[in-house]
Amino acid sequence: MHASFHPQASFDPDYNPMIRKLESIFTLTDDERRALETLPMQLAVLRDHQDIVREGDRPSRSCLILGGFTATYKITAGGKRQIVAFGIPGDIPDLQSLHLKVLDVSIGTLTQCRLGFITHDDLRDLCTRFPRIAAAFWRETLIEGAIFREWVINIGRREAYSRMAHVLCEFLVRLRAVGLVEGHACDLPITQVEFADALGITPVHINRVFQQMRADGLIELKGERLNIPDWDRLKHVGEFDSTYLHLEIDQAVA
Amino acid sequence: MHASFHPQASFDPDYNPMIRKLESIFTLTDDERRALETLPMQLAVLRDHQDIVREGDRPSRSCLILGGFTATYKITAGGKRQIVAFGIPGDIPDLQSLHLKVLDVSIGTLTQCRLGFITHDDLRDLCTRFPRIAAAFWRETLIEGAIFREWVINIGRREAYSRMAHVLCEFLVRLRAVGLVEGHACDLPITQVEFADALGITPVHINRVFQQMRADGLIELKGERLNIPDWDRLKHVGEFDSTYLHLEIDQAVA
DNA sequence: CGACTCTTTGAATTTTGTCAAACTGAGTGG
DNA sequence: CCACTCAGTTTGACAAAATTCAAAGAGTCG
Repeated sequence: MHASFHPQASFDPDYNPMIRKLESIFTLTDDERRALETLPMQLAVLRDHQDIVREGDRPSRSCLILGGFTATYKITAGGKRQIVAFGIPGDIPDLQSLHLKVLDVSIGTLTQCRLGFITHDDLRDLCTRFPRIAAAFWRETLIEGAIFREWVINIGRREAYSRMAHVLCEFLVRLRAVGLVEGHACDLPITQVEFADALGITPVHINRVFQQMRADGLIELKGERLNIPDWDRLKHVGEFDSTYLHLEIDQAVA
Repeated sequence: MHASFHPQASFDPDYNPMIRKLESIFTLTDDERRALETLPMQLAVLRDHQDIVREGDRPSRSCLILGGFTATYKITAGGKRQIVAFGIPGDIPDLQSLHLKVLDVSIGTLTQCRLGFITHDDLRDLCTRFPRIAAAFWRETLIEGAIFREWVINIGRREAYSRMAHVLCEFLVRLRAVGLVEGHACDLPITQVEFADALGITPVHINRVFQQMRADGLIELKGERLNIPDWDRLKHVGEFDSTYLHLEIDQAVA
């Protein structure tokens, strides 16, 4: 079972995408499940474009994204912003701070977000008691690393057009894994300026690329709604191969 | 064999940079030390420019770099190569394969390398018995991730000149942490073509950048020997701040 | 209707890429 | 010891991709 449309998932306050994600990797024991369900979590809702944590912070907790999208970014000395990762529901974008005291990036919301803050003490305790969960968390950060590598390749070696195609493919596949894609369409609440900051290009150029992709029938983008009429062609243009996302379930469309 | 201010370190067959690295983070207990010292490790020496593992492999062991330098890379569909990381002594460039079955990158030697292969079974056993070592390994992979993020920023948002300055700074600081820098000089057994593949630029352009940097007195580069006459200026040009490397010891020169 | 953010457009400029050839220095073998 | 090779570096002229600057349009919200 994969990737179906679960609108309720986004609204049910008890729905925990972290548990769902772990279950997709291995079957939880009753003890593990109970520990996860009772894991103390401080809920918060943030407006769009708010910082969650900032470079230089020494956080004592990490945040699980329950709903909404985040961006992990850094501002260069020259004042330019580079987004290095997008966070989607189920992600813990600052899990790294569990082992690295000082945060080397900032994380902010792109849309309104429902977040669950979990203290490092509780996370450490969980990892000590349940090594399989610890391994799964470690694995998550390794996949995050694989995505960073792919971004280096994307930005370093592909021109703007296929670079954009590649992130769109990645975004769609990741969203599908958490059930946020309907058919070949999904919400895309990311502005052209934000894409520019993520792809290392100029907003002006992003716009030109989008124009071209629309003209080529590669994407249908209106407002915050994205539709992919020809997935195989988009994959081909973006040279996209989902292996690096290390999804357990082989998605028919990935 | 070059590349070392501590010749004994490179030649002593018992010298293990992994133990040294762990000791720089916390004091090992006798049990931990013994386990590390007796960790079965298959030694190998590889010529320069040999693949150690390839994309798509499903390795059952990881390799510790005892001496020499490696490059982690991927070839795009268009046949271009992007290097996403340099491996230096003390690194385990494919530690990720402990938790991610299929390798999503290739790793090859840049120079002749002395490698120590450790089976995943032995590593898993070590991690289970010594949670602090497991945490330290996890931490290493998180720092690796931080370096990837920095590369995204470097390639995405800096022009060739400061981009090069930045990698040189990073390389020097990392080398210094393992005792491979003398004063402000180190071996730099990386060709211009390889730098091009790492920085996402053309070899021709790398050359122009080097020319300019030499003319500006920013670097002294002759053969495989690099000297930095003015560290502060190089750092400034590369907008380099070593925080993301998460070194425990604050290096005077970092 | 402003006020606002986000998108779109055009023209001139800069950075970087491409291609092709020459140069350099360290081996190698006659 | 001198060609010869070979990998790596350097150069120049030209082309392409992307940036910059500046301004105009579109959509939404109070």
